[in-house]
Amino acid sequence: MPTIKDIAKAAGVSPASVSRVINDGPKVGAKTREKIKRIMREMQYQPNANAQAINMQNNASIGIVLADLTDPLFAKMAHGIEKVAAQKDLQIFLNSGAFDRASELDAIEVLLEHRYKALVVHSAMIDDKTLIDFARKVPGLVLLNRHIKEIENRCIWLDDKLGGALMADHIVDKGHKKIAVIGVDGIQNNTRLRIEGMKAQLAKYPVTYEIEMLEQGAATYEGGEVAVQNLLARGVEFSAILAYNDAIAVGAVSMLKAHGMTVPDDVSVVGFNNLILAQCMKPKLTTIHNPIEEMAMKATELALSLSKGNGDSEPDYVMDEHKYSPVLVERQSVTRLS
Amino acid sequence: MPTIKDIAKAAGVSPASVSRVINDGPKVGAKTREKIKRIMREMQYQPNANAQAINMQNNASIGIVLADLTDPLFAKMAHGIEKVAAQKDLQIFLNSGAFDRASELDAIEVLLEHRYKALVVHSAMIDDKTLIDFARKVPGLVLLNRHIKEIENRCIWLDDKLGGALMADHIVDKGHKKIAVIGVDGIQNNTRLRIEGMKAQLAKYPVTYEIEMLEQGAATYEGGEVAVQNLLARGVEFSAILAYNDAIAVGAVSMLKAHGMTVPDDVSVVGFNNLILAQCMKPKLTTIHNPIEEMAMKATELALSLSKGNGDSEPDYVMDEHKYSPVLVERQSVTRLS
DNA sequence: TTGAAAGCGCTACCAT
DNA sequence: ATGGTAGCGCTTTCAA
Repeated sequence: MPTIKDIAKAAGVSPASVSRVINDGPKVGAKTREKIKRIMREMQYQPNANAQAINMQNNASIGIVLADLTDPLFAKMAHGIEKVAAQKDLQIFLNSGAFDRASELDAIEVLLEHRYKALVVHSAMIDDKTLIDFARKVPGLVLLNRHIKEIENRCIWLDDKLGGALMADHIVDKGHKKIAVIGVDGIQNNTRLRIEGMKAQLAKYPVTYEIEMLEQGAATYEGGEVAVQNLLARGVEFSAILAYNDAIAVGAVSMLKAHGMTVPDDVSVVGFNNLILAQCMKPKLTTIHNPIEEMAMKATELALSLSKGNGDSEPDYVMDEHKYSPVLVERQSVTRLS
Repeated sequence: MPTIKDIAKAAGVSPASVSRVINDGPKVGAKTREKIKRIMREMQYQPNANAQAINMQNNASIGIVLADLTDPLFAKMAHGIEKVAAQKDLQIFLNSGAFDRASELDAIEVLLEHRYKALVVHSAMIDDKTLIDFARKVPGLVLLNRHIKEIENRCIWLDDKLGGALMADHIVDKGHKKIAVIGVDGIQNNTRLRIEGMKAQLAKYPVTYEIEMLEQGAATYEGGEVAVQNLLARGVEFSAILAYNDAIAVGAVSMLKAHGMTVPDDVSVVGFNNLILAQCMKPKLTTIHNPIEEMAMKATELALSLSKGNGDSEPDYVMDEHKYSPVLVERQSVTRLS
């Protein structure tokens, strides 16, 4: 693998000139430039990005940490990030963290060791404090899909309370009074926030509502099945289910059918995220749209612009640009109760 | 950001000793080692991976190129690669190529410039010749989900002909004679291979079958809808649809319903890949299981072991370990014709 | 066990 | 417009 010196020698010029050509720098004569270019091509020269990085004291690409790639929601994040990277002609380096704390930490560390300056991290398992430390240390680090009060100017997150309120409002509008919620636990407590939002919203109505909370581990199709199974086993009464995400909702629908109940006639179901799955379902799923792709794009832009600064002064910010709002998408899985 | 020199100075030792500690090398006294470690911690030392890489002449992590992250099938690849990386305690760097030739090429180049030695690339848009050149130049490069004859010992692929045969066999077993195929075009021609497989299989039966091929761009839910729309508009007769993937199959089912036909009573549908989607569907989708995750794991191991060698001699290989077989998964979307 | 010093491939400053 | 060269942060002989 030829180095800059080899090229220089072969072209009869100095390494400095070759470097200039590589970086499209000025101060190189036209013929010299052409000659060097030709030789580089002939010798299949490939710059060593590591050597470049060590000199430039930084790494221009964008570093990304994603908690899990197999979740389509997260895949959407990756896509959003890619979009702005492509448009700015930057590369992204993605390090995924298999959904456990240690590997998420590892992923961040490795990116830092490679001196990536702009970092978009979607962490599901790392605690607030650790992330705050990271954020303070690394000016170009932005947290995606997470809200930490102390560094909220470095976060891009979804308004989960509003999401909960939206769900509650819709279901109450339709005349439901007995509501079951399928959530998931996790460090982020999205579920708790959504339930807060629901309760706050419900409190505005004159009637009393029963919210039956069912914690449940997996945010998956199977998780939805199990949750409904449990609800039924416990003899809980409900006419509507508010699910943590679309996959759970679909699993719930399936298990309800298995028990001879149809959706929405016997039970109404609302999902969350509005993934493609929600549209494919029968019945089409009423759900809450999650603008995660926009959020990812915003986070990337933020990380990029923050990484340019020196990190001395935290930038001003308007919360509205950091907190994104979910939107209700009404389809066919909720019925009106007479 | 402290360097190795800063640590050395603070600890009153030479940079060499610090380096030894960093790399868990021998020849360092116990107390010296402890002291250096303490200082590193105190000063929050973080090794510069770029500097390390430039010395070691290589990059230990695994480089990955994926054509598209938003397709769940590809997300599964990423997951498989991750699994073996984690188990070997290696990092992965993923560069995704937005499904166009230029950015796929770019992704590979960048990884090479960073001197990654083990490369798993899933390219959908780059031509054979270019990939062959890459493979010859980079000993640790492995092609995932692609078969190029000239370098098949460097490829991990699915037996598409067998996939087609499986589909055909099943549908014929069930008494169908008029078959519509929804494919997608692309550089890889999976579709063509599958159709070859179908025809070869069909030829073994005494009856004549009609295969109606419908090319179609998008391998998505919407693509499936459009394809069925077109089939119907063209007045094609069919009792079964063989789809390129599960998403298309689901879209097809939806559009059939929209035209008042039910699956499987009026039309049978077979998908491909066996993603979670196939199980969530009503009716549950009969499909072809694609062992992509195993394939990804295998590809990663191969890349890793190849990158260890000097590249002088192409390793022996047994084709069976490179060509993976799809498997029919019978569910509820195919009916028996009387 | 430790340290001095020569690179790794490249950039950028200072001369020419 | 060009070349010489001193680093960038680290690893790795080779001596001590």
